[in-house]
Amino acid sequence: MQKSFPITMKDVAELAKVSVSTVSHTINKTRFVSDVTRQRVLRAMAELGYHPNIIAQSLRRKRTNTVGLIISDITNPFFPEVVRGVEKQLIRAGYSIILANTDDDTEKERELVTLLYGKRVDGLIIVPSGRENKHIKFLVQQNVPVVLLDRKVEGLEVDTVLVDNCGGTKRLTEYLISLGHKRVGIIAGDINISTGRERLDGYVEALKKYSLFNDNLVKIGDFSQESGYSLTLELLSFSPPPTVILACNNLLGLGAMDALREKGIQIPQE
Amino acid sequence: MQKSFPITMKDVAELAKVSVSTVSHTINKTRFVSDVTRQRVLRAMAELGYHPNIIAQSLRRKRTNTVGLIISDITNPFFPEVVRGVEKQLIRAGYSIILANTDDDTEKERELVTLLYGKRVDGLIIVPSGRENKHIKFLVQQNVPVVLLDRKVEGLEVDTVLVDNCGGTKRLTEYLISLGHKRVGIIAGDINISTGRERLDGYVEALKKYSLFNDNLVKIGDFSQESGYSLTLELLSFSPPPTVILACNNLLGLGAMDALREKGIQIPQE
DNA sequence: AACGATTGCGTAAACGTTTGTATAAATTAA
DNA sequence: TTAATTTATACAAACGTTTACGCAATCGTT
Repeated sequence: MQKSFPITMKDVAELAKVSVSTVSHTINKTRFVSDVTRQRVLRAMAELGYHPNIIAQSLRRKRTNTVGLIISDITNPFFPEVVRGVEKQLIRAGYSIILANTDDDTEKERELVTLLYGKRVDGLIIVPSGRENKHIKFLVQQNVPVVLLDRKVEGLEVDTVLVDNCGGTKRLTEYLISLGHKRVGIIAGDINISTGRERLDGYVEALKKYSLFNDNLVKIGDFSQESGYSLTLELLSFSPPPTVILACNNLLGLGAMDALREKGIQIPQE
Repeated sequence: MQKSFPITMKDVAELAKVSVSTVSHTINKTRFVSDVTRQRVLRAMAELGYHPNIIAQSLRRKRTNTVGLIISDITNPFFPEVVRGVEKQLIRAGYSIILANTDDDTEKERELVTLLYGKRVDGLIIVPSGRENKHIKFLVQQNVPVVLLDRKVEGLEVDTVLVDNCGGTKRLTEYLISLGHKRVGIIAGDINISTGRERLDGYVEALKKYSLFNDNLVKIGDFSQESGYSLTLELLSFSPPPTVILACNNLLGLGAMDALREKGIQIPQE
């Protein structure tokens, strides 16, 4: 017989003729409860259809079992995998995820961070959108565990998970050179973002090493598909055009492919 | 001067020499507060770096400004768009989103639903994973607003947002026939899911209309890429093979493309 | 039979807000 | 001058849990 609206421990306690503390303790196995009362409590819970109010729990326990996941845009094909991976691990550990997108807008990021701090998430995973870090420092100072993903923010002593942008791009570029390419073009992303800077740096380093560096083959934009498209057209209009184009992330890559397809150029370029 | 750990309204009240209720009222503009005290309160808040505890708010206000979004798998290219769209609207309205994936596992879905009910989300958006609906009925009965996405669950009187699976697939199939295709193959998804069923129905309807229906050209699996791959191989091994293959969702389509590429067949098929 | 130890549970205070009720001070009306 | 009204704030209860403390009943010991 479901009572009107959410059933509380009080309701259960009354039906089972025990105190609320006993209900709490039998649920959480946090102190001994005799068999008979435990049965009474369990029966009452079942009968009423009791579901604990996790908000109240969170307030009292001072933990929400929730973490924030702030990315730049779930629509960017790189992120679903990330989100899924994070979710898999966290759900196993009993956490829920509050997901939010910043579109690489630092202001949005700041707002989201304070919102999620207000919601007292137990931790925050962020793909930082810029070099700004006051809001992140604040979190650290409030003892909120923070993990930075994919990009690095300088002057910040927090865990950061990132791919080896610089080394990776450098090795890739050297590989392209070793294939015989003399004119390697690059379409780089936003160089205010560490990922963007480091990848570009890796590229430059490799080319300078073989004295193949050419300013005209470097195009800088942001990490969008449109950017990839237009920068690729620019590169192609240069003469002689590059023999290979390096796209600094997957969206840029897609944009580049659009442009190349339009020009009737075969795709097997990286 | 930041006090030890989270600053509460009490701290602000003490510094401003007013009561907590006054602090609350000045923050929420929920009753008149004289200019001078308001200034005092605001200054105290700023000085202490006060951030409201949204958990406590939620408990008291009985709303969390959070909605649950339960999808089957963010990694399925269909969903990022959906998630983004939902997020955009909801964040504008002041809500956060708790995201969770079910992998189309009804048991996981049930668990997530009760978890999120416990977290007292203000609403739940679900891409239902099966025909099971007891847990969803429960939500409705508890007055939790529920929206079903993309798929329908029978015997349920809740808002459902879905594409016109049946009509759409039927029209598409007719179009293919009009192009001259006589042997139209289909790789369908899980027909326990309304999307899957309805699309298959649309296909069957169209072919029967032109008396082109052929049992051997219908392959049923689930909505995964592997499924698309293997079913396509099966279709191709039939003789004569279909002249066109209809993939019932994007993952199946990708799998099909894998198979076709492997067989050296040109792609422009839908 | 009296006493300490143990067993099983209830009472009440917290967590940080919001909000109904109450109350001083200041103002107006008489 | 006093009563009635308004203005600005404080007090305290509630939201649904968890948990420190305490107390009665039972038990075993002498």
